[in-house]
Amino acid sequence: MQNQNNYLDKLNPPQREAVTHPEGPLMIIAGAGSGKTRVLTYRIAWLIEQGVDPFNILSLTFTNKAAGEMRNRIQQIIGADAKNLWMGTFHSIFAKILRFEGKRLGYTSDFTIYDTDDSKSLIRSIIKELGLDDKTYRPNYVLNRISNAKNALVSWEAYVNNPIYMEDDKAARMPEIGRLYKTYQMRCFQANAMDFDDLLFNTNVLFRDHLDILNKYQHKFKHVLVDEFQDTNVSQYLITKKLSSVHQNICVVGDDAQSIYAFRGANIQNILNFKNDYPELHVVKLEQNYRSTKTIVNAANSVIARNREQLEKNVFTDNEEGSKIEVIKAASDNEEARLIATNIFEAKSNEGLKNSDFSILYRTNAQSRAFEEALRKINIKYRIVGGLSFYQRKEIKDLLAYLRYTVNQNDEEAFKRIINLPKRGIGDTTVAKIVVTAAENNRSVWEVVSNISQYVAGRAGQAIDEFAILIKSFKLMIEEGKDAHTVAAYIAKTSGILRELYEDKTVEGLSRYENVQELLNSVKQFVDNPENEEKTLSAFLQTVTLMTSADQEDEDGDNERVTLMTIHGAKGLEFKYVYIVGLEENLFPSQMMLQNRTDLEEERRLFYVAITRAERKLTLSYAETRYNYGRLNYCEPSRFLEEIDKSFLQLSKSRTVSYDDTPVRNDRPTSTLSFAKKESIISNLKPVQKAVATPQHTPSGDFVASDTSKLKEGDKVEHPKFGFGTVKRMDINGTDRKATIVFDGQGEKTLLLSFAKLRIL
DNA sequence: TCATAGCCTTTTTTT
DNA sequence: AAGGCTATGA
Repeated sequence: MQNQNNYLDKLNPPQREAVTHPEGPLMIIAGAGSGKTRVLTYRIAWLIEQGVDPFNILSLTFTNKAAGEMRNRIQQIIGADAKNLWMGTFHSIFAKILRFEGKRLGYTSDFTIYDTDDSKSLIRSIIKELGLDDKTYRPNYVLNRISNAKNALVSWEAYVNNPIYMEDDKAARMPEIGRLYKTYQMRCFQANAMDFDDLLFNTNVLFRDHLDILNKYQHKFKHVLVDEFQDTNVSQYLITKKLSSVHQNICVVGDDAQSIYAFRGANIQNILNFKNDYPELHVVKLEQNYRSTKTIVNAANSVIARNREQLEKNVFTDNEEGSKIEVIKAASDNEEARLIATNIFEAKSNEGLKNSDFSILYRTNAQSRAFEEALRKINIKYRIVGGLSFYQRKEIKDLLAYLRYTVNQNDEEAFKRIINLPKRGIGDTTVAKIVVTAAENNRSVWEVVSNISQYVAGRAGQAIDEFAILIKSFKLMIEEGKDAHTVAAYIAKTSGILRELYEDKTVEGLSRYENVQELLNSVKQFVDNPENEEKTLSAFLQTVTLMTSADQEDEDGDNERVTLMTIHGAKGLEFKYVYIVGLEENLFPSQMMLQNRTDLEEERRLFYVAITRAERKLTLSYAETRYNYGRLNYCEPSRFLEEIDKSFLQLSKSRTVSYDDTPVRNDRPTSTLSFAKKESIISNLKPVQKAVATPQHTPSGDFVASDTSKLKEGDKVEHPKFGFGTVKRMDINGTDRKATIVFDGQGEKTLLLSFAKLRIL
């Protein structure tokens, strides 16, 4: 026991001040690399040492993995008690509370959590059912609008009664969004399902309308700690505020300069205005960076200095100067990948570094492909964090839908997914009939399905009856108290999913089969894990849906890999060498941001986050041409390269020249373009704003894009598929330019110019 | 009525 | 590159 406070010696004065702040509201402004996680960990350990019961501490983190790691570290200091801490993401903690208390709101404890795909699919069907045009009402947009409303705690009732929202929607020519919101909400409720936003929204409702419950948790949580506070939204903020209002022990940790989730409703004002809500607030600033070289810290500061809204702080470091930031200019996206792969290879052998010392960070998941190929070619092992995750694969979602439906027969999205899978001759028409029958008889869909003989006769009835029997047999297993793995394995086998995949002998089919086995394995692990108290299917499904991309464990435990991920995914991590790639206008900063926002502050913060991941060496790169949705675009270097203080940069000398990744094949007529000629084509490329296509024949004979902005009536063109033709008419429709072209022998076609592969003759 | 092939559109980041 | 939608065939 006499050693217990040793860890405090490792801290600098502000860190120690934060760790040992006794009571009352505390805000820790933690600059990048300032030891934030350490402070948070030690603070919790310190509180426990002061006699606070772990049961009474609520600590909200950004990913479940971060929570797990923190719990481990605390465990090393204070021992096994650490497992009693309430620690997790907002979504997982409050999902847990809603499972206990959801009855008050009319949900059972088995409620389903809809992921984004489920939500989108439901919105899509509602749009159709209400007879609206899904080109006007784009599901993504509608969902976003609803999500923003929920995150701001605006219920559908409040939404439709608010003239401002109504006017906005009318102005946007989507007056029915309120109705969509209402219908969506009712349907989720009927399905006994909550989407991600509902988990927070409903927690707020629970605490607002059921004071006894609020009271219970307010007294339970004597200390509330919130990590990554800059990324909380209004809904999350209010929850923490309410929970801590009795004891007033709220500790928030964050960095306004790293707020990068506004698109998801994160409200930077939470951190900027925190003081207003807590006049007694104690503020500690952690400004010394222990992670990066002076060059990196100063370059990052030079980027963020352009932002207006921020809390005053001065991030500095005592570390060495370090090498300059290398800037690589590549001719194409593939070349960018090759240059960086080579760069990593050389750094590894020259500096004696490991794969895990490197990370490649990009703005969009789609950019990973080129790097995967380039790394594979030179045998460097890598891992990809995020992207199309395991749990988003079709075969996995299919089996999960079976599991979900077995747990909750009101789950509409799961029902739609599995009713005809594997194919059992139940088509849309039959499903529609069931839904109508249910509505007419005032029954739930499941009641109709499970007693189908009373409603539908004949062959269709037969198929549905078999389906119902199947589901009933699954339900029976759950009622008998079988564990999640036993049930899941039985379902995989009996439903026919496994058999169908097994019979598919293609490479794809094989990997799908393995994926399903993999899922069953993870159910097994879940059941075997002594830390999980509940081993039911329902408990398993919950952890799966709320799993964050950072949570997925590295397969085969081989951690000697280069990490590839989006900048968002890199939050909280650090690497000796970091490559920030794709620094092109419209990509980073993203086109969407350029269109929708008047300022680029969030993109700039994202750049800041990326830069500050690097410990020793930072490399920036951009490509002059890039394939996007299968079309070649010419790119302009990102304004971020202009904005960063030039004195920290150094243009890479090692520029190789190659036009395209596709090697020129010798068995074809070789290109007449000399290397010098290619070089001059590349350097004379003009940047264009949008994807504009004009084909030329490349050495490999493919059509590539170039400029159709000058296309006019009467022009002769060539299309890879329709052949030769003449432009009959040009139309401009909003931002789209269309050309009506009469093709020789193919008749008239209207093509959208931003997509067409056209060559002007 | 259902299944399939091919056409058309999409366009960031994530709990 | 992928998923939704439509037209076509069984």
